[in-house]
Amino acid sequence: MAKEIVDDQLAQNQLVTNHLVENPFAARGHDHSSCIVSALDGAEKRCSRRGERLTPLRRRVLELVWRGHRPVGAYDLLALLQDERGRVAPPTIYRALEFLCDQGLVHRLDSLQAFIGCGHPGAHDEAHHAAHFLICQDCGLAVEMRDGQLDGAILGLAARAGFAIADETVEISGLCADCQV
Amino acid sequence: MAKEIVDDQLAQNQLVTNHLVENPFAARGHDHSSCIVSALDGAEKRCSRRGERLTPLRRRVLELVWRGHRPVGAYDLLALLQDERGRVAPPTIYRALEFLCDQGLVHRLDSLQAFIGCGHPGAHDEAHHAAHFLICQDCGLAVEMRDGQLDGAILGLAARAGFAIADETVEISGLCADCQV
DNA sequence: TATAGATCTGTTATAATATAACATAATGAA
DNA sequence: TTCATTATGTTATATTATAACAGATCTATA
Ligand SMILES: [Zn+2]
Ligand SMILES: [Zn+2]
Ligand SMILES: [Zn+2]
Ligand SMILES: [Zn+2]
Repeated sequence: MAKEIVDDQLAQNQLVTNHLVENPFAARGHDHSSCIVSALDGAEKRCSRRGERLTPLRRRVLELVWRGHRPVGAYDLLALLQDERGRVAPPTIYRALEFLCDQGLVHRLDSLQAFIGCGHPGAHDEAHHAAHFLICQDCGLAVEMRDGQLDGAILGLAARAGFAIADETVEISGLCADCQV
Repeated sequence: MAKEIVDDQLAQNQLVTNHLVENPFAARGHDHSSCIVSALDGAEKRCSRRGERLTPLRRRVLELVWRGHRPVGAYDLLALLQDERGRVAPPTIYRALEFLCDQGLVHRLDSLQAFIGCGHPGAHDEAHHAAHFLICQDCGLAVEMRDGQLDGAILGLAARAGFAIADETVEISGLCADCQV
């Protein structure tokens, strides 16, 4: 990836889904700027409530992550940041991403080695709502799911194995409804 | 990682679990050599049935992957192969791993960027049994689960979203029963 | 407000994982 | 055997991520 994907991200904002909707694949053409605003707004509140500092750099990286509902690579973000600030080194972006992930504002998609804004921070604070994704291999959209049956199945099998869950990576890739022949 | 983990792998074979057992975390102290034998044996059969060539290199890489029930990094495998063959370059190991993954004999754990032998090749040929793992962050054992409820939950949520599944990454990390205080 | 400790950011270098591209060798079918 | 295909060797490089340390900024409290 690199420049093409960055450019692609530029174009996606208005064709994309709303994170407030249960199935974003079904909600194209939404006003994505409201997604960004509410994500940044929520992030401010969440950080201040937790006594953490959403510095201008971190805020800007979060904003860049939220340019669309597609996962973004760390080096794509780096390129975007370099466009506005000149030389920026990898640790700058990785530290910001680490902070944002720690705060539950961003998730890393291990299957793509890429990052995406959390569709519902705060939900992860509750009993057991880990981040579970559907990822379209054609249009690239990634949707964070909340599914009680899935949560229950995972809790159940862990319980039967006596296993204490710390982290969950659940990433289902395939074709979204719109991208199937 | 690197040398330490390679050495660690050397020691693990006799403390490890049997992939024929439903919950391998509960079956330590098994005779791991039988795991290796049956994995290689099954691989030969599977490849010949599919008209694929399990060459000496591929077979040896599979054997190295099966040294234990812990995920192994590509560069750890490379080091092991170099010990026996002198200079070996990364593409050698990556090509063998790609073949083994394509044949369903090995899985890549995205959350660890590491590889592990498939506990039940053939099961993935059936209707819908993707590879789902429990991974202990303390002892490092990774266990491939088969859970109908989990399969069902994933199929159900995909169906409701009209999503056509191509790949599943399901890796649950935490502490196995033996490693909890 | 001054100052010290803590946290954040900048900077350089490098580690760890993975692939592209092309040359040579082994295999298998005709 | 001969040719086409597949597998392996080899060199170089891409991609993702972190270590280590210096300098700047913020915060608390004297
Ligand atoms: Zn989330
Ligand atoms: Zn799609
Ligand atoms: Zn498997
Ligand atoms: Zn354990």
